[in-house]
Amino acid sequence: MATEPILGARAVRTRAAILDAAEALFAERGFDAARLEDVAERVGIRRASIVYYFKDKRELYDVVLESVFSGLHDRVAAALSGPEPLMDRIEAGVSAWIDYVGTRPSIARLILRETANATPEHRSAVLKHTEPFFTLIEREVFQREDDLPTVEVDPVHIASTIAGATIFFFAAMPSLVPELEIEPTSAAQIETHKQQILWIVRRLLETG
Amino acid sequence: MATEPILGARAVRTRAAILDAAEALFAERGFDAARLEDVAERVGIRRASIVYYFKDKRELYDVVLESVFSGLHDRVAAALSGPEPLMDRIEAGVSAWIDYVGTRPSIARLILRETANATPEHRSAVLKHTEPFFTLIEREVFQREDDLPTVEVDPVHIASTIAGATIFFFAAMPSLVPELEIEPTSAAQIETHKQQILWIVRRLLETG
DNA sequence: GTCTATAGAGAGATAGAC
DNA sequence: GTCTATCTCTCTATAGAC
Repeated sequence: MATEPILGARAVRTRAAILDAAEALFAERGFDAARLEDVAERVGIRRASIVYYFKDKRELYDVVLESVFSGLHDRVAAALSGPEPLMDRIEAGVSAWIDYVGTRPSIARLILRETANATPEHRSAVLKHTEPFFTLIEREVFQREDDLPTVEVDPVHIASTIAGATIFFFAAMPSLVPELEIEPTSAAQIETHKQQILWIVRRLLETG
Repeated sequence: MATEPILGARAVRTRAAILDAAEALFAERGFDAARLEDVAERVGIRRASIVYYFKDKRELYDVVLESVFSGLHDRVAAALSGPEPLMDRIEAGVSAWIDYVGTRPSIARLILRETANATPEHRSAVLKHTEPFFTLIEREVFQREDDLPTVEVDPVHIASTIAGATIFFFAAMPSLVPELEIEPTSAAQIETHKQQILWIVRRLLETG
């Protein structure tokens, strides 16, 4: 941070283009299989030029993750932090989650890959980005006890189910069932998925 | 197949050990990051010896996938094919699915990685293993119309939700929420997950 | 069957010109 | 800022001894 170069208008655009291309390629192929050669090609520059902006491949990847997860966190946080009753805020949070994943196709895959890589040993990489969500939920859901419903089901299980179902639907189903022509970015399909998940959420959190 | 060597008892054991080690390593690190060096080390042989059993890395990987998916398919098929009423068979199928994924930790990760890799272009790798499931469901659920309930929700969505939630719970949650000490192979936790998912399935398929 | 030794390809990192 | 050229490392694949 301290010694980063000040970038001109063109450089800012190049940097953004590199991040876009890298996000797409890391999502499509994973960290190892994605080649900097291909990132450069999509941007229209040479591989060596990437290092002017990012020290190495790993740093590029980390910045991609950073941008993906921070955009997500901000939206979910906004939805959960309002003054509304708990159930409304939860539904808004789930909606925000689904909208975000549905609109930005690479995210689902990146998360899929990141979670597949997470191990008890190298926990740092993913946890850095997922922990803020648990902090957020802890603060906005469990700490604001005033309207907390007495739910019997395990909240972690609920979160896991919602997260898993959404990611899987957008990342895996399109290629797993090509004949259904699932188009993750289609507004109609995002809406359908959202309604189904929200329905499940209501059922799961229903008291009595 | 035609020119495969006849293996002695020791060789059969070595081959099985290679497959086990490879399954674990491919699951933990993915195809590219998993090194044959490490596979060999776990087995207690040298890297070059692996080629006596498997032509190259890719073939080894394919055989691993083969064994993982075929074991799964057989169990789900057995559960779905009985003479019982549809809902019972569906519940049995879901149970079989969860038991299988819960008992064999590498599977969830392998599926996670495979689905992340699936693209409309290179569809072959995964579809080869997932298509039999759709055929199976088509035959055992939709073709046996006699007791088919009039469900309003999209069956693909249901399948996606169940699959995604299960895989995510077993593959991702343990490392994402280490403080919860989720132990995928714990019989009690498998059972808990199963009950939650079955509950969701019943709700989703409830008529009226 | 399993080994040692080596070849060969791929891809990231680095130096320095422009 | 972006390029060309090169270095180096890693890991797979192959050849052939035992």
